[in-house]
Amino acid sequence: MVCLRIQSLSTTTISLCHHAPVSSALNFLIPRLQDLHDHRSVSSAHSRILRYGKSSDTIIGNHLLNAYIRCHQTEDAEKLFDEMQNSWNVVTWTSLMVCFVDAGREGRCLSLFARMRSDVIFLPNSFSLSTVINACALLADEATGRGIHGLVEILGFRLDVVVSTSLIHLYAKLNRVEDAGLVFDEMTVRNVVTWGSIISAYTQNGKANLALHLFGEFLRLKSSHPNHFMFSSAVNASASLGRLGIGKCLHATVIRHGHDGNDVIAGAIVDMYGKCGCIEQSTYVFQRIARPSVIPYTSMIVSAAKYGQAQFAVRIFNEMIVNGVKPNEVTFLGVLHACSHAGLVDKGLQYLRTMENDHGVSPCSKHYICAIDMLGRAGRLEEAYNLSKDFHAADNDALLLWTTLFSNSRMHGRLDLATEARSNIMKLSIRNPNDVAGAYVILSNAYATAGNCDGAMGIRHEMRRRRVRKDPGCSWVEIKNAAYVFYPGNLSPAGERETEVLELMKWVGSKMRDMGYESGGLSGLSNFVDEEETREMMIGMHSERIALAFGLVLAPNKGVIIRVMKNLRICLDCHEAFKLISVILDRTFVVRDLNRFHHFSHGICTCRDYW
DNA sequence: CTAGGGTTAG
Repeated sequence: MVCLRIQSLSTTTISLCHHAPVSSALNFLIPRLQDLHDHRSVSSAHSRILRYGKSSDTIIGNHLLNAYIRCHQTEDAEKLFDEMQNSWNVVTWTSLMVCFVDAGREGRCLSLFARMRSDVIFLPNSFSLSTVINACALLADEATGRGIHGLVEILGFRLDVVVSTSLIHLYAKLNRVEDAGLVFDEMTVRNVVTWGSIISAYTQNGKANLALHLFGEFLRLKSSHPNHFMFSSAVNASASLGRLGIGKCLHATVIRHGHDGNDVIAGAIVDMYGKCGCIEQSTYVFQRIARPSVIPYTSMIVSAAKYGQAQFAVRIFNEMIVNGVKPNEVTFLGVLHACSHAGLVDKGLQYLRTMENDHGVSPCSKHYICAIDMLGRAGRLEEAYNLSKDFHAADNDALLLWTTLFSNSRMHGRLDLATEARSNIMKLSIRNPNDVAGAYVILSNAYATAGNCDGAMGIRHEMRRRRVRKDPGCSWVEIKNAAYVFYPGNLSPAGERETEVLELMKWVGSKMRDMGYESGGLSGLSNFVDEEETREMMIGMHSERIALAFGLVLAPNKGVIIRVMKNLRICLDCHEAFKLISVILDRTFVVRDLNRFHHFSHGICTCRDYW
């Protein structure tokens, strides 16, 4: 590497500028610099520039700097940057900031920006601002990010589309989706990237409904066509809502716009069909991806797992290994879930034990908890407890671990182990007041099903005292491209069809009783949320049942598969009821709960009652 | 000469 001596060269360069042959050689060199993509040719261009004595020229130096950055030569870039001290401008600084972000050293990007503000007092331009905002987003550094936002306002860059779009992205990554929305609302000029950013911001922060609403608004503007980024986010939104109608419509639009060859979109569509309960469609799209990356493979494995198709999941996993695609930690969670849902306990344990040596993915607490749940549900509780000693679970993970062990011990009548787990949960919930809602609900359910009303009331009182809130249980059903959300014991979303729905429920209820079904006889309280809700649940008004009944009223045609989505797990009682209803009415329906799919037909469910 | 969106789990 040639060493630069800028100071000694700078006085002689002026005379060289008027030297015709040298000048034309440089005119030839500058556009070339932009095309250089390998280290060797950049170095040789660098030495030629030195020979011409042009190294103190800011623009040429910046070209050279960016040529090094393009080749990921961070060290050379840093060295050149230092040597350019006398010819720095804001572009030089911004270029090195970008270099650090590309190299995954976002912290150094931030310190460089701070130095630029304090040492050399260059005013940042829109490029420096969007770069540093991007660094904050990657680091999820809220304090610095908000400071930069202030600077954007002070320096008058609020109207810059790229800067404001970066801010939307920043707030999305900070899970401050309201702030992202505020930035979006205040923008006067928006482009496709802006719309794509706000749509993914809402999708990634649990506001998929809003995301889809904005996608529709963008389409109505007809200012430009949605691109593959937007489609990926929109498909993702329909997936998380389980809105098959919208998802299908998006799939068709993706094909019409010629984006079906994009692997990221295809991966999102595989996931969407999987989450909407259409494993066949999911497989169809997956098999048409030429060279699937780890993400579509993982989506396919997870879809199969949720559908209880463990053999299929394992086949896809083997296929991906044969094709040289490296699985990641999510892939293994999918494989373990597949084994767990199908009761393939030993196969699952084998994956847990070999994943590190054979595939270089070390198991984390999520994998252990999944395996422990697998053992526990199969009744192998001693092994489950032993496995729990093999890793160190902290905070939230520890709570999840003991909650899993508690419900499994209780399910298999092991009160001794349940008591131990329970006391651990109580200890942990005192130390970690956040995220204890799930544990409280499980404890309360345990008391309620055991008929211990005082115990259940005590837990509920404790929840109120500590202001622990739990998302209300609800179910929704999509009929003719409209979604209807139902809460327990409330038929009003059915509107004018309310009476018909109630009549159907009563009629089906009497038929079920003729077949020997007793409402609440199994576990009518398992989805307990609050007192009011519990009362309604006791008379068999779980939200999934209302949603199903409403779906049956609105879509009486036997060929229509009713798809019910639920934000909690389906309870045993409803599971039994749905099997009977599929016989009584000779219908097929699919329930997506928190964990997996249940496909009811002819009195049986695809989960074979093991979930 | 320098800048901004997307997909898998929980």
